[in-house]
Amino acid sequence: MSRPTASVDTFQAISDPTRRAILDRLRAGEQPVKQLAEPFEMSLPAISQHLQVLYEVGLVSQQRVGRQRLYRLNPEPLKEISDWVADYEQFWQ
Amino acid sequence: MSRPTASVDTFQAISDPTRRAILDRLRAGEQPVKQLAEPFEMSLPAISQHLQVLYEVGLVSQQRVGRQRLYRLNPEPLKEISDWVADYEQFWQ
DNA sequence: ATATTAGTTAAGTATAAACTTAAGCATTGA
DNA sequence: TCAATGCTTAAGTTTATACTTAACTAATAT
Repeated sequence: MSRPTASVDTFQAISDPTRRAILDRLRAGEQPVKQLAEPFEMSLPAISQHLQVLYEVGLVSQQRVGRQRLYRLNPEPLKEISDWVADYEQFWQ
Repeated sequence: MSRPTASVDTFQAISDPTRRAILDRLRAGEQPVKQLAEPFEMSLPAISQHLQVLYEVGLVSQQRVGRQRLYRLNPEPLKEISDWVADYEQFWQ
């Protein structure tokens, strides 16, 4: 028996609290990495890697502006989460 | 810098596709482990461990009936997911 | 009593995830 | 042109996760 090959999906992407916090911050509008990273007590590469994960599932897009890289929220993939959880809402109502 | 101590949360619990599938199955009503495990190509202990994770975050409850253990869906913790994702819905509308 | 069934617990393993520091690459500014 | 800034990429480490098989516990059936 083999485990499925690891590839990022949306559920996994949002399972990390730092990544959720990044998404939350991006709701204020697109921002460069340094600014996004500001409240987190971890290195910039760590944030960069989290952004990479979010990018891979399509939750963020980026745009180079000078030496900055502006990241922008791309919420569409969250529809999958929303749809999934919606099927359970009847159960707590 | 230290990482937060690992403790299961709802986002993490639903990040695993097998656990989501278990929850989906439980929507049909409470079921014993063997029956729940039936469609999955993995050992019973593996399923048992997934159920343990779901139990720890409160997504399932269990009841002994004879030598069976009936697991039941407990969807309330999914409210956290629903609430979180709801904050993003404005962005795709 | 003993065997069977239903499930958990224990112990071990492989892979993945989340970090770190160091090095590299553009872009801007002096 | 050289230094600084903004960020990524590379490489390595630690911890967590998802499994496995083997052993155990409890309840039922023979």
